[in-house]
Amino acid sequence: MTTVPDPEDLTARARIRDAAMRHIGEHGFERATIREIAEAAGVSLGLVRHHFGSKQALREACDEHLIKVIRKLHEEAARDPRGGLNPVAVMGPYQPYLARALTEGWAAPLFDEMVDIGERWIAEADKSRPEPPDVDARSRSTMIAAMALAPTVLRRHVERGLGVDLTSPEGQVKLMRAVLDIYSHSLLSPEEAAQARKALDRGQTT
Amino acid sequence: MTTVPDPEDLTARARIRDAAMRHIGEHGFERATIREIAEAAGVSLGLVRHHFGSKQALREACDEHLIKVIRKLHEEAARDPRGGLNPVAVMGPYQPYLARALTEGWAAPLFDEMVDIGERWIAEADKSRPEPPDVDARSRSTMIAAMALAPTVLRRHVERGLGVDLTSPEGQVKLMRAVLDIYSHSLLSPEEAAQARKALDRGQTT
DNA sequence: GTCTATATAATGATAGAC
DNA sequence: GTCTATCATTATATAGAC
Repeated sequence: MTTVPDPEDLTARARIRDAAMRHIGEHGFERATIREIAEAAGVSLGLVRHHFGSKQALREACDEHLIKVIRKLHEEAARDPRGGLNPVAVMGPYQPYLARALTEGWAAPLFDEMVDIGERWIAEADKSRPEPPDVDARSRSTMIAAMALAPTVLRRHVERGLGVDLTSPEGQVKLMRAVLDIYSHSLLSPEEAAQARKALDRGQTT
Repeated sequence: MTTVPDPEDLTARARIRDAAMRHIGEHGFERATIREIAEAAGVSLGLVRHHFGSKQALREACDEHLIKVIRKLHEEAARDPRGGLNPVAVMGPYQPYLARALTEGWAAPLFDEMVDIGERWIAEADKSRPEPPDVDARSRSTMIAAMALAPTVLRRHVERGLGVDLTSPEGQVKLMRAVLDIYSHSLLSPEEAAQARKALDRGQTT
């Protein structure tokens, strides 16, 4: 489990960065102020500037740290790819920041890395697939990555729908149960899918 | 198809509202300024205030309009539920605003309405399902709604992964093909799902 | 490394004329 | 209904002392 070190143990620089990730995760980059971040970290406004220079640079430092955390999680998950189906469970306190990074548009390398990993997994699975896939592995990996990240970026809505707190163990269990049920039951039969494909071929995009 | 009326034909109030939806969709609520919105609509800052009173109220007017548009689309899609699998194709120019509304946290009723609609559809499908579902229909509907909205809220990333513009007809076809393939092929076998469920029962949340 | 104080720019809100 | 001009606030960036 990803445990967060005691704030007292961290350098001021690390405390500021963690406070920034929390505040940006909660309020978004625009609404998060370096004043409040400084206060939450227990330092002055001037010290934030001393360490990071600007609000932009502070955000980039947060991004670098997020990537470092995710790389480590990816390596841990490499042995058990099913863990990757549930980024919510595994991202811990960095999950809100990840959601902001994805939706506010500065996390492209992160998303692409998830697609890379999934693509290899899918290419492997394709070898034992009876009929040839209709679309390339990268496109499917992209869609699966997007679907897997949906609970992260739409967390508030998913929590309301499931009636649980997704940061709680019970919430994560309920989420996983729902995901398992959906992933193990096709939403469309092969016949329905074939019919829909035909409609696409005829040029009906709706 | 949802065609946008010629801007010249609209009242100033409607032009301002449409410009606001475009700007908020593109930059987010915080970064969108009423000055730029006014300029895009071809009116003065004062007129925006005259019609809407405040930036908040302008956003609420945009929300109301979005709901109206979506209600209409829902009614059209009621006869063909498969269309609902692809909100990107159908939302047209309002899609970026919808994404902001969902991720910046003020579109709860909209999401819940999607869940409602899906829930009825799932409850119907459950009647002809061999084994009993592991989780309630609402939870599954919530997850499916979130997954269906993933291309909308993660549009930029999905476009990069698919290598297409999702607002283009070709982009929508490619998206639909990928979705159809995934929805008609279980990502997990019943055995894998059962195994994962057992792990959850044993208390392993990762 | 850490702080306080100040400068500057942007933006939402307001007032009032036409 | 529509405009221009102005106010007040807020937040980032900067300077400089300890």
